[in-house]
Amino acid sequence: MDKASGSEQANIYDIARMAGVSIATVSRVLNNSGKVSEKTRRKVEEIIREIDYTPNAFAQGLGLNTMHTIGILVPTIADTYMSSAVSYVEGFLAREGYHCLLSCSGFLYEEKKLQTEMLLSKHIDALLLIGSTYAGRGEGPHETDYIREAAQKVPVFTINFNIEGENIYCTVCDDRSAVYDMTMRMIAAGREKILFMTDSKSYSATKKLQGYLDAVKETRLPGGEDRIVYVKNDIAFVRDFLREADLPPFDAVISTEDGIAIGAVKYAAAEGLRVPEDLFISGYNNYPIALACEPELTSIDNHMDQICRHTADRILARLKGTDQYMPHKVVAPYSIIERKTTAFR
Amino acid sequence: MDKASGSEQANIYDIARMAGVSIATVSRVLNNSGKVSEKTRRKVEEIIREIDYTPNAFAQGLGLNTMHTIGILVPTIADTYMSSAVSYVEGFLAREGYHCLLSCSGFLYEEKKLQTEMLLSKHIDALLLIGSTYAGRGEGPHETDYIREAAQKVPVFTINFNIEGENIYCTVCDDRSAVYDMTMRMIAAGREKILFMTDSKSYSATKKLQGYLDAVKETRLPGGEDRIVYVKNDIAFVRDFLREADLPPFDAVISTEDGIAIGAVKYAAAEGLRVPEDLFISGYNNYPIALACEPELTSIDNHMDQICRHTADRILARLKGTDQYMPHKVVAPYSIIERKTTAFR
DNA sequence: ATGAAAGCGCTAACAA
DNA sequence: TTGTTAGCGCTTTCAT
Repeated sequence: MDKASGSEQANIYDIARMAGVSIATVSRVLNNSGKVSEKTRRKVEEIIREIDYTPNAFAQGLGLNTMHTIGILVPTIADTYMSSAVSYVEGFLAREGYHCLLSCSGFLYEEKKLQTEMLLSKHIDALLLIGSTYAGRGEGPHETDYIREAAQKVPVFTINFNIEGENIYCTVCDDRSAVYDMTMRMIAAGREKILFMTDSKSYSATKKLQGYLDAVKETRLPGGEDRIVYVKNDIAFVRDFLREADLPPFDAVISTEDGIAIGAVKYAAAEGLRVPEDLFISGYNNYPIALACEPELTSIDNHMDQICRHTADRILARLKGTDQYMPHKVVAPYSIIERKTTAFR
Repeated sequence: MDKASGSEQANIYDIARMAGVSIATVSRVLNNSGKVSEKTRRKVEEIIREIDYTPNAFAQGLGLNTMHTIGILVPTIADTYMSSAVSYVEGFLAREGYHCLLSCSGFLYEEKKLQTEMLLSKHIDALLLIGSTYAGRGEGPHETDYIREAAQKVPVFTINFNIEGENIYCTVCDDRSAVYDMTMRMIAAGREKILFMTDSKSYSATKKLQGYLDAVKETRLPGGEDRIVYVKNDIAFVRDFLREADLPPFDAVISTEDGIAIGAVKYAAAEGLRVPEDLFISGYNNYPIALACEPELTSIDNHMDQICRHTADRILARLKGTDQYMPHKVVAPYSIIERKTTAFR
């Protein structure tokens, strides 16, 4: 029985033998490299098709020193933000022949570091980190040293946070300005007691808080410690929290997550408050749940498609060496999507 | 300058030389295989740590014929169902040292087939297909032949659909029974004019429809053609559709997606109908939006965690050869989660 | 245009 | 316990 039709996967030697040429020639037609006569090429291609030959990816990888894979690390993919980002990036990269090795690290330092190393050990061409959790807690550079170490082996790209380092390229959102704008619009619409709700002290959440603080300070409105509240990003939790917690009076809620904002909407419904008449509410990220909410939720859209298209372009440019100068950090635009939970002027 | 500290990645020969042993010994301590004296092992491990050596994954793959990667194909990861499934599966597999190569195919036949082949060409250890879109449209086996072909190279696993074939292992949900039960509960609660809404004719949607049909037929209730409606899975679309379409009167809506159900909730709000008094509504999948909805949505939960845990176990058993007998098809349990959009007895 | 042969970095069978 | 060596399947340089 011919090897080609046996259970073993055929290799380049089989093809060469069957076509009556050398493996070098087969390799040439496989990769469209070097000169091959039309006749020989056809002959080889026919055999390849006939026995449905596929080159061994590992051997190819060994020889070329790449398997055209990008490692993507997210805290969890079961989150609209991450899954939407991965969806876009994967699409753009696949189009150019790059595949994605996906890993979920959770939010713990040890695991983030470990998964980064696991990804690296698979000999990826580049590493993409999505989510500001990877920026650490602001306790110092040691928190992110493992990322800089990774950058010594492959180019590292980030979405939604910035970290300094050679061979690291970041795309961040202007979270501060987004929340600043949102706060200012609420103030312009007459709100004076604005609550800021968040579930995190991440790089991103910190910038959002800053936007809020800048706005209230600038307008000399109350917005101190007691109007900044930390909660779980859970609708029912937030609803109950707002009913039970001992908070100063408020006529607006700005939150760093749509889920938190919806909790506020539920709270309003439970308390018989009218939205937006009695209470303005805004979310962040403009997830599908913003539309499921009743009334529909005002939110901030970070244009994930653009961020990802841009990040993918940078990855590809870097890998193909077509990049001239690549800025370390790029800031993406945002939009405030006003719906029914606010009434701006 | 020593190669180990140069820019080139060190290899096993460098380690061997520096430790004064042979590459075989280094390989042994790397893989914990064969006998190595404690002293030698320590020496080698020290060098490895010192120069931060990582074995070349491609070479390792070539030798072992595996890189411990599982290919996962989904129509899109920007969908709660898929991202939640991938999240669970990835977690279970990573724990056992397997990584995930993720690909998004969309819903078109050509692309599904192409992406399957791309994944295969990366020499994955197993292929996992998630989503009943891969079951085809029931137009014949040719629609899924590419899956059976894939199964000739690697074991294929599926979630949420069944297809016959050697080396294919499926985990399906009992969608028919779930919808049958839901329908029966509505009927038991006095509803007699039930609308069935779906956005698909997939394997899964077809089974759901069957559950509805079985229930209305059994109870001799109206449930013919004119009460089966196809819509887009889009909240606003469904809301408007229900307001404008020429439908027979209905006092309940059963839908195959939470998004559709929420559209019905929005419709009720727009028409001034009380839910559940005037209209029962049920969704499917129990996504987070079911809780964002007002009133909170009754839905069917397919226990994705269990499905994925089980699928991951089967994949691992198959790859490690620890499987005795592996059933081709397994049916997963479901639960009806009653919330505020229905009032069962 | 084609072929011979030397890697790529690792595993594992076989010797010692 | 350790070392030698032959693959694994491909790419690519250098002859021809």
